[in-house]
Amino acid sequence: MLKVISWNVNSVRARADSVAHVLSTHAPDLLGLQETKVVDELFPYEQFEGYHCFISGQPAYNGVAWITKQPVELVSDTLPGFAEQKRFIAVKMNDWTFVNVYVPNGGHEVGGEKYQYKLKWLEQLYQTLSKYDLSKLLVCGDFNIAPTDQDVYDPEVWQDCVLVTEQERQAWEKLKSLGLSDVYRTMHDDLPGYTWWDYRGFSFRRQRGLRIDHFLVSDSCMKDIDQINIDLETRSLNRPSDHAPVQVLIDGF
Amino acid sequence: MLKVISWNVNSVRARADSVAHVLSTHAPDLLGLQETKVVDELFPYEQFEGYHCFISGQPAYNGVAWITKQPVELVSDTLPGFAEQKRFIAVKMNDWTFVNVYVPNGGHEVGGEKYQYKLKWLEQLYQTLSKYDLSKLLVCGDFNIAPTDQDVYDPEVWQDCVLVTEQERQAWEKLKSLGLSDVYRTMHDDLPGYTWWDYRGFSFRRQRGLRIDHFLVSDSCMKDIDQINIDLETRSLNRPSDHAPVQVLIDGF
DNA sequence: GCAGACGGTG
DNA sequence: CACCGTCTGC
Repeated sequence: MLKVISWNVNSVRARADSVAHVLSTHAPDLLGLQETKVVDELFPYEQFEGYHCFISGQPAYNGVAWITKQPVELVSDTLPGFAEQKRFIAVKMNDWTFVNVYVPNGGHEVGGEKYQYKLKWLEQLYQTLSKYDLSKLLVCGDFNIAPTDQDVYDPEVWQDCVLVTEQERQAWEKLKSLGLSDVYRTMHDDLPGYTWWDYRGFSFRRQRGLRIDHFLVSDSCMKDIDQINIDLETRSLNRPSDHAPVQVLIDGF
Repeated sequence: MLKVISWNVNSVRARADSVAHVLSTHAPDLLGLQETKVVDELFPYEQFEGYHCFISGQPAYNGVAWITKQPVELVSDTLPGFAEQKRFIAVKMNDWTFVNVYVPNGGHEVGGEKYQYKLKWLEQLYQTLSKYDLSKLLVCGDFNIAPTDQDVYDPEVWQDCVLVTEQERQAWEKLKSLGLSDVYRTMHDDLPGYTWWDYRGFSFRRQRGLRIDHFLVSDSCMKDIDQINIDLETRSLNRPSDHAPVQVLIDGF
């Protein structure tokens, strides 16, 4: 049994208590972090004693990391052609490839510069993943895409906004067309599964969220997924990240 | 028995945990705060439930407050002629006047503009106190003056620096000449009694401090002072103020 | 609403 | 070293 967690931590340094809580309550085999918001020289290794840290950081923004119980092999710490923003890290373990992504948010205006960057980034992600061994692949992270209106607390409010547009959803579907399954939606066709709640306006308390943090796994491996859980407790702690950790349990490791 | 604490809190909002610790361990009758660093509209009253708050704040810098168990009468929330910087608040209770001051730091250059402002401010403090009932007067706060070399961890390093110059020490002596006693030095002629340690260079751990936070009381009331303590524990907490609280116990209230 | 960066103060 | 306000990003 393998336990993998994906979590947009929104600053790994500002989240020391939450990190300790996640490690002590879940003790994951792999922990994929997004938005670490720290340069590599200042990465807080002391928060991850007993774990191996594979990091890809930059000043102030973005930054991803794989925290692992076992040593793993680093495959790549950047997305080819997009090295200036640290949003991608891939490692290998037991013939599996574990990819952790922080997809660009896309800015505010649909069609704007940041929106275009996001779409190009997703296209490059598709190209890059297509060259991996697609039979034993796990891709997790903050995709900044709510795949359908079921993943949005109020689709009318979000109509035509970045995170839910048709072009972003098509990019998501294109990733799945590589032979990857949306783990949460495959296992729960009846639940919203929100993973992110805006800090403003008591969004968490009111459960006004979006499902934008995802696990994709090779279609043929879906049968090995034991469960997927959204850790609402960590989102409810003091000074939380705006995202909840998402956890999958995989049989046969 | 009356318990009075004086504490340069170095931002009352950033010190919520320390404030809670001080209130729960000491439960003072009066708590004089300096460097609250908050405008009155944003004062965190919720940190002082069950207490009365008399505040005199401004944006970003300075700011003083009296936190009291019993309701008291506000005498003045500014030093006459120096209202632009909130460094003075005086209240009355049972015929006693309780004055809480945050004396200007004085800048870096002896003789500079900020140094002159400090000396003028101290002269105005002398004039103002001289009009109060000097027979039942307590003045506490951050005076930013180390009265003698006994109050300095390394007098040679501090030679001719702001906080220890002859002019500042004369201003201190002039205040005492109103008929006020330096409570700590009167009760402890054998201890340094440091109350402030620079954040830099592990000054607290190495006990490289200065005694600049003081209690002055009417000479005739010194006999009623039961004890004076410097709360080193609060200075040793996480994310502390650079000053320790100083506490006096007064008989006969 | 909460992050980090920056420039100013002590 | 650790506050503040201001700015920017999500």
